[in-house]
Formats: sequence, structure tokens, C-alpha cells
Amino acid sequence: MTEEHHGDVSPVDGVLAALADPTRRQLLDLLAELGEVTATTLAEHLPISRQAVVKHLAVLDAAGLVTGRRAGREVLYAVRPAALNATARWMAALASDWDRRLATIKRLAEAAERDALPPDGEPRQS
Amino acid sequence: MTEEHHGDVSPVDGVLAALADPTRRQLLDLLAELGEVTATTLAEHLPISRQAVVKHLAVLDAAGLVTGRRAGREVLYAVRPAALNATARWMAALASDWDRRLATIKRLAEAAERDALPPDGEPRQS
DNA sequence: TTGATGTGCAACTCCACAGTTGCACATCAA
DNA sequence: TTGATGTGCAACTGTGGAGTTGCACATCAA
Repeated sequence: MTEEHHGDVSPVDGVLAALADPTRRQLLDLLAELGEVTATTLAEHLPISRQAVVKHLAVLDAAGLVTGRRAGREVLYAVRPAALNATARWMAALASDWDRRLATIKRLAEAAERDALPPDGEPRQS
Repeated sequence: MTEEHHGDVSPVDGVLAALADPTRRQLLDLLAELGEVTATTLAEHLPISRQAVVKHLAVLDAAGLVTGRRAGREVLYAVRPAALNATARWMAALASDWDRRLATIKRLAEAAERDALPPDGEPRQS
């Protein structure tokens, strides 16, 4: 049990890396809209080749954001919300942590400022 | 008024691109822990040069995740939760949208399967 | 004023990754 | 079987970005 706060080996980093690419986000939007489609179909909706789409889908699959299922000679991909949900929660918790820390700092700063002033509240000359 | 669903020009993409880098996430953790510190101080806690830290801070600043404030000859950086919160909400909404769509698809699929079966529910032989 | 410390700017290297093309292999329909 | 369509693998190119070093400029303490 080391004292590290936010572990970096979580599935979160994979999701963040995957979502960093605009083309991959576009791909996810297409998948959510079209339902279950092949890489070839997806490539027809984008200005890139099928192979590029396949590589992106591999990254998204490794991140747990999509799933590929074989149907005859084609592979149908679909969106997978679980990993996205987990990352959203991770982010909200991190933001909440920052808020907590900042509130504490602000409170301490105000207390120190009060202490620095003389008891009668006279401001010191510069 | 195009029919695009999830706009990509939001502050979200900047945040995602910023969070994609592990070093940048480490930097944010350090900032949240140390409060207000300079790039030089941050560099002492990391295996990279001060200039690398400065560049990362510029990216984080552009994404709205950090703020730099001048104090004499040094610049103090601090964490900023607003953009992170916004992105967390964006992600949660997206995940919820996916859940909704998948539920609809599943419902339709089950209805279609019911229609394909004979009225008396007899399973067809393989 | 001098030395020390800290920031800002610029040029450079290096590599991971997005995207491409070409071809071999598998599957469906005729 | 043949042709058409679709996937899988491999090699290659180009570029953005992470990181470095060197130096000029600003600020603080003596």
C-alpha cells in the first residue's frame, strides 16, 4: 500500500487515450447512431480508408469502448457504455477532489490573513 | 442547423487531448497535492526537464485545467476543476445516450424474434 | 553592482501513431 | 467453379508532439 492517490493503471488511461483522437470519437458517434455495423460500412461514412477504421476500432476495443462480433464473413461492431461510464465517474471524483483541496486552501489562506492583521484591524502601511 | 448530434468544437476535446498524456495527468495530481507551485518546483518532482513541464502546463492551460498567476519573478500554477467537471458531465451524458440506444435496439430485436416464432411458441428443429 | 535564481524563446532530435497501399485468404451468391 | 465482396496481415510514409539543450532576459538578495 503505497501512498499513491490516483492509480494510473486503471482502465481509465486506455479510455482517455482512445477518446483523445477526433476520428475515434466520430467513429463512436457513428456506431451509436448506426447500431451494429462493419468496418467497411463505417469507412464509407468517413474520409479515411477501411484499414484506418480497423486500426481505430482495435484501439477502441482494447479500451473496452466497442465490441466486435463475427457474423459470417463480416464483423459487426457495436458500442459499449461500461468503460465510458467508469471513466466519467473517475473524472467526476477527481474534480470533486480538486474542489475539496481548493476549498481547504482558500480557508487556510483566509485564516492566515486574519492572523496577520493586528487585533484592532488596522491595515499595515506599505 | 445541421443534424450533427455531438458537436466536436466544445471545450471537451481540448480537455480529452490534455488528459490523454500520462505525464500531464501526473502533473495535475502533483498540482492538486502541492497547491500553488512553479514549473521549476514541478520539474523537481518529475524525471523531465523544466521546459517539458512548461509545455505541458501550456497545454493544460489552453484546456482550462490549470491557471498560471505571476508572483514577482516566478509563475505559480494551480488546478482548475471547472473544465474537468464539464467534461465529466459530457461523458456521462454520452454514456447515457449509448445506454438508451442499446436498450432500444435490444427491445426491437426481441420483438422481431417474437414475431418470427410461430404463435404456439414451438421451437423450430435444427 | 554583482551573483544567483527563475522564466521565456528557439532550434533540434526522436518516435509513436494516423493513414496509405498491396496482396493473400475467407465467405457468399450465381 | 467462378466472380464478387469482405476481412486480415504487412510494409511503408509523413507528421505532430514529447523532450532536450542553449542562451537571453528579468527579478531578488548581498
